[in-house]
Amino acid sequence: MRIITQNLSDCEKCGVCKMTLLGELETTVLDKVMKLRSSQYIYSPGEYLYHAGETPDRALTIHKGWVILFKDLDDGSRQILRFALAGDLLSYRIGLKNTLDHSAIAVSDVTVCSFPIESFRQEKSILPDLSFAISSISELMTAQCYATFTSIAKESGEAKVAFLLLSLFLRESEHSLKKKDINEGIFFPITQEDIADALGLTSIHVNRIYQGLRKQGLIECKSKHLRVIDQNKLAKVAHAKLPELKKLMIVS
Amino acid sequence: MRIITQNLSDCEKCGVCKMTLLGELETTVLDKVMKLRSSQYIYSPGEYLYHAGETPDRALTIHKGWVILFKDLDDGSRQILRFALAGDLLSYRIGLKNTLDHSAIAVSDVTVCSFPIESFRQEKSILPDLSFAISSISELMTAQCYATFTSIAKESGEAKVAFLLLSLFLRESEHSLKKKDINEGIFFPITQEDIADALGLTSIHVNRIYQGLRKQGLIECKSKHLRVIDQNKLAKVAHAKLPELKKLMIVS
DNA sequence: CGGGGAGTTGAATGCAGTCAACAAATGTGG
DNA sequence: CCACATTTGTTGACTGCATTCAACTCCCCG
Repeated sequence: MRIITQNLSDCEKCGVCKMTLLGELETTVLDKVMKLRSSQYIYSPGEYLYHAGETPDRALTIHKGWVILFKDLDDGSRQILRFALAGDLLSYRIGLKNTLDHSAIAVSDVTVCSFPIESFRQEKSILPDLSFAISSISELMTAQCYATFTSIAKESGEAKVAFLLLSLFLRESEHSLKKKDINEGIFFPITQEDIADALGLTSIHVNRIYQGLRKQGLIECKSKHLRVIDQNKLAKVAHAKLPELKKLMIVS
Repeated sequence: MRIITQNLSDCEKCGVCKMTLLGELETTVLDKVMKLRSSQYIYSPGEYLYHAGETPDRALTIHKGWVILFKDLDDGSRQILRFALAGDLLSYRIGLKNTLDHSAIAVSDVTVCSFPIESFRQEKSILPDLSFAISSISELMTAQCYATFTSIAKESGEAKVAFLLLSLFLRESEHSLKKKDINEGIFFPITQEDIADALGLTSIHVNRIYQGLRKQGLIECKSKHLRVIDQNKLAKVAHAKLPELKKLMIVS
């Protein structure tokens, strides 16, 4: 892990935050929030951003890369709660229970922006707007969480995998500015075992489902690379409606 | 459905809100919030509190009774997202997407307190505190949601059912003031099919799991009544730790 | 007393897990 | 730059949990 406190990449030009989580803040408020950023951190694959049980004193937004949020279970396995992508907000913990109940690990090279939580509370002028924004982010997280668990509870393995792959594809491709690039596929540093740990399947079964999806001509996947050939067909396999899924997964 | 706008039950004496969701607000703020309550609604079993697609203009807190939040799925079945009990906050929707993505139906006689959302925004003096409180409620909801879907994803049918029954038992028994009453069991207006719809099982299989739990001497259930005979043993079957589960399910 | 929802039982089917072995890809140190 | 170790992906055979379908009972409520 490497910390950068000087020559931070320029918030105005970055646009990652604007495109995603804090997008609904007014520009004036957003500027003030951005000025609260204290530093950036850089992580390599396998490094932890934080561990379960810690008390966070800073909020993190992902500038670049993929992060897995997960819980270790008693039987030695892990449950993946969420794949966090560029723009996502992590470890903010406003409420009572200010110890984290899960851990976060980088699965690619990751850069995050750090904001001291205390500065949020002190900067009174932005507090109402910011807390509203965070409320609505929390709402979106809850809605995504319910959608995920509906898929996990009710669907077949194939539908679950299709749902997750399509969700990740839509979220990641939002950051590819050129539309034609999306047809070439996205950066996808997630193993079949990660997918299994997220959906409660075995990696062996995920593998067989991947093969099925490939044979149907729905996806292509080389190493750390995913291409969705037909979004609509994949949505059908996932028993989801593409427009609704986009609305849920993409903030803009 | 019946609306009451006069002679509302006394907030000061009620304590339901204090025990649960809005408990962390300072007393002065809580008083102001309570004064914003415009009316109470009374529902009978089977009546809808709201339908998916509606745009809510009021937040609801449950004063008494059980409510099921669910989504209708394309295949005609439904996914239950949450069982809402006394003290829970419903349909608040602060953020962008102000149409509701799920429906709510009463499964017992239900009384709810209604707060015009607009009044939350106008009452500037309480706004930051309130939206922070709502954020932390959302955080708790998300944490509960993750715990639920971990159970659904990773556990056997028996563990899932045990986890859900114990969670509901803990939450409901929080409102029974006398401890000895809890040993007699709780009011439990939930059918086996409801449990099945919440966990993604068939009601037939839930029935067989119930029988197993009864034979092990863990639970007793007559009509609309549930008694948990040994919380610790049931927690073990659920692969959960009782203290942690209590922390997650009970705010106080 | 009769109807309908909720709960119960049995038998047959099938999806996903388990175990074991192997192949391919990736990364590391000499 | 090659050799080796480790991780990731792939295949096959067997097992078992949960579903499906159908019939039936019980209980509550009007």
